[in-house]
Amino acid sequence: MSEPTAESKSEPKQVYDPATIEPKWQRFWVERDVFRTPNPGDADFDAGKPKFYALDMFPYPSAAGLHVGHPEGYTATDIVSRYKRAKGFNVLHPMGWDAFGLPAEQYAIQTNTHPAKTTAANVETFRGQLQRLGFSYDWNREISTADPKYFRWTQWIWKRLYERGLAYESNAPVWWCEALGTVLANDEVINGRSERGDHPCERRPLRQWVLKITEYAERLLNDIDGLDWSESLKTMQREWIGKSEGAEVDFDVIGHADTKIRVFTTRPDTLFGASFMVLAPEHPLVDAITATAQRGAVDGYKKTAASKSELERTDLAKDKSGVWTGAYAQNPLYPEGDERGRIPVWIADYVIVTYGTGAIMAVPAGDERDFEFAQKFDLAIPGIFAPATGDAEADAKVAAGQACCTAEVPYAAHCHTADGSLQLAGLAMAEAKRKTIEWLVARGRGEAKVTYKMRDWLFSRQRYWGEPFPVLHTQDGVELVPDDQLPVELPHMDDFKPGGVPESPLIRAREWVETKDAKGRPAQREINTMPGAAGSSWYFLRFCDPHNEQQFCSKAASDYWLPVDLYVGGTEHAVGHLLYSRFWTKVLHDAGHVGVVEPFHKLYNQGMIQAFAYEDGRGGIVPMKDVKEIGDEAVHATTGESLKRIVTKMSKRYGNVVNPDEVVGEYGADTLRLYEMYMGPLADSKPWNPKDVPGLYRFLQRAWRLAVPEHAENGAIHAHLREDRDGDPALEKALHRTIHKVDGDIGRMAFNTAIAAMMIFVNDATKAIDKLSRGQLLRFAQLLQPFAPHLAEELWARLSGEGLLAYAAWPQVDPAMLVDDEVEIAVQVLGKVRGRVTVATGAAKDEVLAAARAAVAGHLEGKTVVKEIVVPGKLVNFVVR
RNA sequence: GCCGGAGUGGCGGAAUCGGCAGACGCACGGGUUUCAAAAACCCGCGCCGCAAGGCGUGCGGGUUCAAGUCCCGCCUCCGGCACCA
Repeated sequence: MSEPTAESKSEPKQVYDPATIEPKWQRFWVERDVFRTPNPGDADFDAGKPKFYALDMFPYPSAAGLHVGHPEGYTATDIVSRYKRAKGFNVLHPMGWDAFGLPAEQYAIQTNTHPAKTTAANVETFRGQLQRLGFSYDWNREISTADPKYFRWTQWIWKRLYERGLAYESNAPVWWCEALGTVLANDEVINGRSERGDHPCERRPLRQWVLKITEYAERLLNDIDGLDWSESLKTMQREWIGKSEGAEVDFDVIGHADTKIRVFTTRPDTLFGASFMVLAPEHPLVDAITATAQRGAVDGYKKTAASKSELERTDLAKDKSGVWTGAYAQNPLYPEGDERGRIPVWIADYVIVTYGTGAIMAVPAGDERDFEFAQKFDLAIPGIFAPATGDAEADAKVAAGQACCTAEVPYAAHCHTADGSLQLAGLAMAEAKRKTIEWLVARGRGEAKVTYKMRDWLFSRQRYWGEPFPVLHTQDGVELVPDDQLPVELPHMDDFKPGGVPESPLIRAREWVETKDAKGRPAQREINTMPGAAGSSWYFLRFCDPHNEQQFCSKAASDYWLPVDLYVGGTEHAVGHLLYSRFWTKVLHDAGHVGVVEPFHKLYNQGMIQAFAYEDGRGGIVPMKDVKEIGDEAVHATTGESLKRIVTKMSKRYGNVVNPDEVVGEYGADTLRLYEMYMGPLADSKPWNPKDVPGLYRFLQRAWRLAVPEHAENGAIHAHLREDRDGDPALEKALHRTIHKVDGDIGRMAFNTAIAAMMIFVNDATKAIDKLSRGQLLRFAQLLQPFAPHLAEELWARLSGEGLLAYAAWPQVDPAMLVDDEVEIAVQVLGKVRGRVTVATGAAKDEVLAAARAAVAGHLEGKTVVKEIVVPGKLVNFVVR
């Protein structure tokens, strides 16, 4: 680099220079604790203000540092936080670290660096990066889930779950990889092979901790209705919970006295059409009922099913498979000896052992899957419906059992029991279901039943870097570590390598594992650790009272701050994290520790920031280092082949990852914040376009020059801004309009259009710069503050605004300033704009029409006006003949 | 397959309740300034057409004085779920 020239040396101060402004204010905000938020009970707490809790999904502090996706949501909540502060709210806007997790442990295995050490270093990086973006977090409330002062309470909450019967041990299958000698998480296994190294993996049962989230299924489902979340997200949660209402029905197995098979069905009304039964291959009764002649086939099928991964078994368009057990079951609706009631029992892998009772009654006439199965294996398909849709051919097919019908149609006349105690013909579906269940209940053959797809939450991992369970195993069973001995900390270990057994590496920390219980008896510590979602299931509570050493969070603090008023994050947590957090909140509520039953009132999902990539003729993506961009065209740097631009995920492989630090280095944090908000609606996915970034920088420069002339000495502001005087009335109007627009846009999270409105104001003000007053510019700085806080605070200071802009009140809108004296009205003839007229606001209809007629006289000539439509203040439409 | 969401200039997007399609930004073109360049500023910029005018919000229909917006039928893309009885 050459020495700076004399010219560039004397340049500085007067040009907008984020590199000096931004660090200055960042230091100021941190050193003076500008964004510290007092809690109820603190000396400087103002109980007169309403509260607002704006929360980001806290990040996992990865070694890669922040990517441009993080600041998108963070900027949105920061804008709302700064806005709400200016509007007179007590704002809780915290940040912390989801610090337990696999990558740190992997890194530890590779480099022998303790996860605590790498995590601490990554946190430093993340905090620094976030502070360089000017977010108004209250850093006094910073928390880390891996901090013993934090996970002490994660353990404490877990104990409360245990005490309430919501935590239990179970033998659940885990992915075990022989070649790697370790247990893998679900997402590390692809098609039954390890992601790393592509080694075969198998499911092995292992003792695990499980949380009984299913006990809360109904409440988790019902309370979705009151949440201010997107419909699509609510739908995802509802479908995940997957409630089904129906009945369980008992079938006797013919020739096996005392053996009943219980099935679950949502269509008890189709019981007359049950022509076979299917058990999951793993169903416990399979062995007992299998006939000798079928034993070989059944065992073979079971073996094949067991070796298939869940993915293979539930594979899409795959053919149905199954084998007959040789047994028959008795349909309870038909008398013994009636051929229609004697149905074969099959096993097939399309029935899942963990759902319902793991057994179904197959009604091919009313269920597509059963129909397909019946056709493939040539099983009876008795018709049970008598549809009258008007399509005679289709109706006849359904009646004859040649087609499957899942819609609500009339039942066939023969759908009745021999003694007439149950008759379905003429009933609506709901009624038929009810009557059938009644009939079954009266005879002890079944009952109404509600089933959920959601399963209990597998709550342990065979890993080192997670929260230890506060649990001891003694000869008498499980014993909890007393509250006053929490936290149970991790032992120090130097070697995290998997030990070749399907257990956590903690098993090798002998001195830690072998301990004594409260009575001095030998005990072993639990070696499973908690999953990543443990700490994140309650962090929003800890933020309310982060330093409390007596409680996880005082009731007073959570009563004041909860629920979270605005929660912003990605859709990837649509079911996992959000469901777990709702579950823990409800449990803590039931235990009397938290007032609310739902933690997150309004939730907003930001879209993904994508990137451009270039595709060659064969549809392969060419890494950016091999792409040469010439104007609008792009070619392969070596072959010269012309390439097609596409939008895709940012990926290291494609070399199209944008590093926020580089953007900050070149244009400053305010430009980055503005650009990310200006790209498009927050909820949409949209591509990062480096060419667009300077546009936002230019906007900030223009805003800067409203105060500081381009060639000023020592950055002195315009002379006419040094004193107070009345601002230009036209600019005053424009300003009020802008405030009004920004107000509304922040309210609906439409930050892109709010910025557009401010751009319009800056353009207007630039054109009339000599008429701009100090008061007007101060108010504009307030408007800009949530979006570009550094520049706004600097402008405020240079214009000698009172106190700190961060504490200043939001500017007022005078409704009178939003109305004009005159409006321009479009004049249409037959719906096409043919002219325009300017009339006084609120002008009489006749007056408007007269002016409009005159404006389009040429188009009306020789025509008859048959209708006149006047939309006040907007348009006039003449319908002519 | 099922359930969501979306499709608007060369690009990102705007149009909040059925009322002037294309705000704002980028790119591009022209100009001012400059020895020159950058920066900055001004003007232009949906498509066809010299113009008058016509066409235009994925495609095809419909409702309406008026449709990007509402209704019916398709197509494409993105996200989620996926044999859940």
